[in-house]
Amino acid sequence: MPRLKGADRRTLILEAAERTILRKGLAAATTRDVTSDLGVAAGLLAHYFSWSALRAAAFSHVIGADIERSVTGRMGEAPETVLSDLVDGAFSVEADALWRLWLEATELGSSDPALADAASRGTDRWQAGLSSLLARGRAAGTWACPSPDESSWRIIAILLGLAGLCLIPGSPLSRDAATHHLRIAVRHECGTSA
Amino acid sequence: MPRLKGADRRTLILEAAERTILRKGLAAATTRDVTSDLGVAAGLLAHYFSWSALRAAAFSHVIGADIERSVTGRMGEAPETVLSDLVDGAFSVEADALWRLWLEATELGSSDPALADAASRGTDRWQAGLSSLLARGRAAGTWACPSPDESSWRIIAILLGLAGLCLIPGSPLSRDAATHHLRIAVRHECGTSA
DNA sequence: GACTTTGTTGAGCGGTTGCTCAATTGAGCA
DNA sequence: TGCTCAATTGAGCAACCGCTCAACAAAGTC
Repeated sequence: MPRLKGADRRTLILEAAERTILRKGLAAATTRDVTSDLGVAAGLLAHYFSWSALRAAAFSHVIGADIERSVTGRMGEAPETVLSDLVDGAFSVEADALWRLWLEATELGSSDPALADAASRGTDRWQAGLSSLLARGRAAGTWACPSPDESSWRIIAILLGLAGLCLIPGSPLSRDAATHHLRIAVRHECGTSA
Repeated sequence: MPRLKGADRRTLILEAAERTILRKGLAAATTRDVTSDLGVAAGLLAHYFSWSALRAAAFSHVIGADIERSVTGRMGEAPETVLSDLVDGAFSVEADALWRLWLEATELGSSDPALADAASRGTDRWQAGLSSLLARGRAAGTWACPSPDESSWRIIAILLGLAGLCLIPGSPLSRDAATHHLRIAVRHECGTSA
């Protein structure tokens, strides 16, 4: 309810949208969820954003922050440490919401161009980060990995695939099993270690 | 509009539902889509099915038929032929609708127990079929493959993951690239060939 | 042919959604 | 203090959804 300058209100709404999609998912989240999170009238959101644009921006921001936290922002650390942490935390409970966003963005992207664009750009950033991580490890002699650019695509694919299998209620694949499979796939791509 | 015995009407509705979800996807399909496909009043559907149950049954039937067509029903053929066809056709245009169903079932499963159950059972059938295919190939000496049961999970995961990447409009990954990555992943799992 | 049974109709209910817009509020300024 | 105008409100619109239900129509039975 406090009165704010336009730009500040925009960022507050964006942050509320990020919380909302993390809690309810991209498909189930509504404009009213966001405004009630802020304690603000329903009409205010449409004054600053279209729902389609806001939702895509929130998705982009959330996954961008996660890529930064887990890969891009750790360029100074040993590649094997970064990759190992990535594998260990991939299917933790806290990661569920993020995987859900990825899967939903893929699906909703077919009817929401803004979301499709955000998913496409996010994937590119992710792949680029992972690829340079693998290249660093190869350069350091930590592991073989003839083609970091290709390996990163396969690792992303198996991450997304295993995550989807884990997200099915009454899941046919446990988190531990998924982590195990991911570790082996990564070993296939990196030659040794991980 | 012709008058039918209950059981016949049920199968007609189920078939129409299958066509509908293949055309529009699980999330976008509506009960009215199905009844108008049959040229029948909207109220008739609810007389035979709940939408949740019908949608899950249609999904289960569609993917069951595909697993039968591509794996389970080809138990008499050479394992390498079956696997090779699987890889070649995985990301064809015709397969798009099926992959979309898998991804949507995963997502909608979190709010639709019937769909979650169908996805879970479908995954199990798929994994069992693929696992026995790999086991047959190993027994025939076609390829190494120390653990068909584990390899089948990883192949399914990378199939789902690559399919999701291909489905994003303005896709960051082309069909050919996806097929290439799948082929290499399968080679990793099977040792030689494929 | 009268009567029951059952498949079928379609208007409409109750609920949800993103978004509109006239009215209201309050901060900034003369 | 009074004026201005952007920020905010919230009832409500239009569209969509699955599903209900009283009414109708066609077999089946005697």
